[in-house]
Amino acid sequence: MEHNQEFFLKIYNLMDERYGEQNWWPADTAFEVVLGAILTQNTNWNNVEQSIKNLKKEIILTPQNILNIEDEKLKDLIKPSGFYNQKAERLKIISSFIIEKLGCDIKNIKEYPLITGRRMLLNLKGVGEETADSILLYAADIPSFVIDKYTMRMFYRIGFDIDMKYRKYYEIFMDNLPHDVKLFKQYHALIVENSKLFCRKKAVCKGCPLERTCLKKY
DNA sequence: AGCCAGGCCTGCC
DNA sequence: GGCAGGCATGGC
Repeated sequence: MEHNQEFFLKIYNLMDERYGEQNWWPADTAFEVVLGAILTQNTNWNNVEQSIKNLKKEIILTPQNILNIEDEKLKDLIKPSGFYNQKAERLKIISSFIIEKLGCDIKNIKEYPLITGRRMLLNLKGVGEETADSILLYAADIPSFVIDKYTMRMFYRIGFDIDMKYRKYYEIFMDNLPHDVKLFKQYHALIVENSKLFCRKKAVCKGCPLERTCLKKY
């Protein structure tokens, strides 16, 4: 299907006017964004909040403090967000990465070109494309567009091919939008907001700002 | 009561 | 390189 910058900005404006400023990502620090990005993998944000609250009650959220927690203790604290065995390991892996390669601050990943920083994150066990892009965008303020299941479902309904994968979506969004951090943050947040209301699997699109084009089943 | 949630890894092919 | 199966809790 035909797509250009005007197309993507039009959809952005429709949602932006309807839903307003979303102020993503909800977190006090950049490192808290990193933790949330791991914890929210295939998990409701509500559960993540519970885990973060548990962690905050126990420690100040720094990479070193995460590393210092006993494994079993860490698993226990993040239990509400599920998959706690693998997520505990992933939190430790990315924490030591931040300490060893980034001088304890995820924002220092800015010193690398986007492609390089992105690859460094992707090389970590437990960090896939969406998690990497979420961290780059929302923790480090680097314009790397975040794709997720909602994005693909919504734009499939608008007319994109069913077999398009993350990488293809990523390329299209990166190629057809100005690389602006604020725009990228708000765009992804708006997609999630709209999808929660209108584009769940079995939902009908009536009332969706994209109603006229969003007619397909997923 | 099942389905879903802001995915990713492994082990096959 | 693509895909099924596993990972686990909590909300509706």
